[in-house]
Amino acid sequence: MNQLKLNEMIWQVVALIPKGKVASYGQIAKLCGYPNHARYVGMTLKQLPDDSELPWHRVINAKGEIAFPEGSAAFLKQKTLLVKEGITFNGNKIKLSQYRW
DNA sequence: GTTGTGACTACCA
DNA sequence: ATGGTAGCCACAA
Repeated sequence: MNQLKLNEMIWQVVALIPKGKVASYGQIAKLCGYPNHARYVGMTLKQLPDDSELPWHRVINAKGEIAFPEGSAAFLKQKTLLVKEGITFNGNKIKLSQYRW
């Protein structure tokens, strides 16, 4: 199962996130079998093309916030996508009830 | 082989 | 409660 490279596993795990839910980087890294690789998850997602089908917007940090600085284009894009998916925001933070899946 | 980097997390003051 | 600092480890050059 772990023959794949981390980025491929990350793609798989992120793709499994149900609509209307979000997961933290650490959570994803853990599911991949690498509890301490939260950072690498971000690196991998960053390398994804913008037209990827991967729901990278459902991936947030452990605080329940989007990892980008507020006002950033990617931030706004992600937030918009999440809202469309039914995620509710409390300012820049996502409601914790939707944090896990 | 070493060095630098990072869309993070946990801990401590 | 908040803010800052250190640690983590895979990948690219």
